[in-house]
Amino acid sequence: MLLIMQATKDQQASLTQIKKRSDFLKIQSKGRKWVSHGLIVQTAPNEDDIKRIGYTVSKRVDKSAVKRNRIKRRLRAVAADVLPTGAMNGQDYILVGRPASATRSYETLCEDLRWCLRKMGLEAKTP
RNA sequence: UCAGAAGAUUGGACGGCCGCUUGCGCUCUAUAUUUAUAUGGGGUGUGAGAGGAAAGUCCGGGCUUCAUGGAAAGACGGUGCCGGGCAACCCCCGGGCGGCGCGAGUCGAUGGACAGUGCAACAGAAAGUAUACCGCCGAUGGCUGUUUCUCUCGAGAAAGCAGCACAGGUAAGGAUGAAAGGGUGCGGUAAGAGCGCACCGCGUCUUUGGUAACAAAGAUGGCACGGUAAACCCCGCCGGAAGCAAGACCAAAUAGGAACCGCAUAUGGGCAUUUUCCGGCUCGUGGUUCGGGUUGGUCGCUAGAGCAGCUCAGUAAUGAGCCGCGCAGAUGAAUGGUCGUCGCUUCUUCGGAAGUACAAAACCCGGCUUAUAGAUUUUCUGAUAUU
RNA sequence: UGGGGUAUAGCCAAGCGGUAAGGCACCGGGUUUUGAUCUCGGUAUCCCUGGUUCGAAUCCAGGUACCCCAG
Repeated sequence: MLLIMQATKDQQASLTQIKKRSDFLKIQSKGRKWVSHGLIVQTAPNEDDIKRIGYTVSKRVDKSAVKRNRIKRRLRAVAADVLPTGAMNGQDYILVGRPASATRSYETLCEDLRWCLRKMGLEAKTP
């Protein structure tokens, strides 16, 4: 158990964040999208052999800044648990929040993300 | 006990696992060299890490830039009872006046309507220098008739009565309306009327109390002076504009341009907005076409009109003094994710179940406004019961 | 983050203190054998809550929703 945690932490270092608005727009227009109850995943391949990740929670999801921040933090926790071991390298991932992201239980939210990745054929085989 | 009024405080607690930002210490590593420091990247230990409204962005300041200092007037915008507080304020405290409430209290953009202009639909006789109309009266004058008297029997004169509504008097009444040019009562009159009187209201003057707003008392006038300024406006006071994505620095890259035309060439032009005056700075300027650039980092960035306690002054807002504290600084944006136990509230079939507010810093302060589950607490008012 | 704007019937909208115009759509009646056309009528919490005023869609204050601009 402890070894797995250690590996996870090393993998998380390879996750870099998408920060520029132009990158978000490029991925949204050229990439692929899969929708689940808890969240939406948008992906596009990149040149380097790393995983990049971004989060989008717009004002349309919820008016309250408190609830939007909570959704964003939950997505960040889910991504930190699932993506390092469960997704392929060389891809950009954007997680888009939905109203249900705040109320859905943590386990089902993780399952939603894995289901989206599996449907798009980007699931990495866990060793 | 019930029903209220005005404040004040607080805004769940503990633990396991996994994380984030940042200050400091230790340590590893890369680069630069003045071989011990600087900068960058990691590891580890330890400390700190959302609010009463952080919100709305409605006011007032600090700070920064606009090269730029002062004075006057105008425009535009804001503000408006009096006194005090504050760095300042559309803020706060106390008081006056008016509305509401049995009361504790509460609400009020609360200067000026003899500086001027405007507005009041519909209804109503009339909506503002009141009186045209209906109505009432017709005392007085006029006309007509009648009675009495005189008489030259034609008529005349005087007084009384009746009528007409011609001159005129009047504003009590006239269904309205938010508002009708003082109100109620008595007298008075031809009918009436502040025409007279009493009380109330209003204006003016004086005195007293109060720093003042204003209040009270007395005298006097005889009603003259209606409403609306969150209509224009007048008067007093205040205000240059834009905002930390302000702005400063570093690195990289690019450019320090070209052509044509017009004006001006220093007694001139420009320097934010309307004009003028004084002072200061700067030197070519305007248009069209072609060409080039529009990234990253650091600082600004948190010690400030700061917070807590005590004493003194003050009705209070607040001020003064003493003592203590060190308290977020992110930038696709940290301050958490998840699991468990316990509080609190409601429901309960007594096993439990559901809920646990509003709302998250973004340069920083002082206010205002709006949202807010619940909990604790102080003072006061009214009603009922008991003593 | 800062700056600015709009809200009137299902839709497009006029109105600037005194009865909420108009068009399209919808509903009902008439005309027609029936339908279209035509014709008559109906349909409004003036975004919400207070205030000023005799009276507010309009003036003032606070709030809500939506939209635009700078970068």
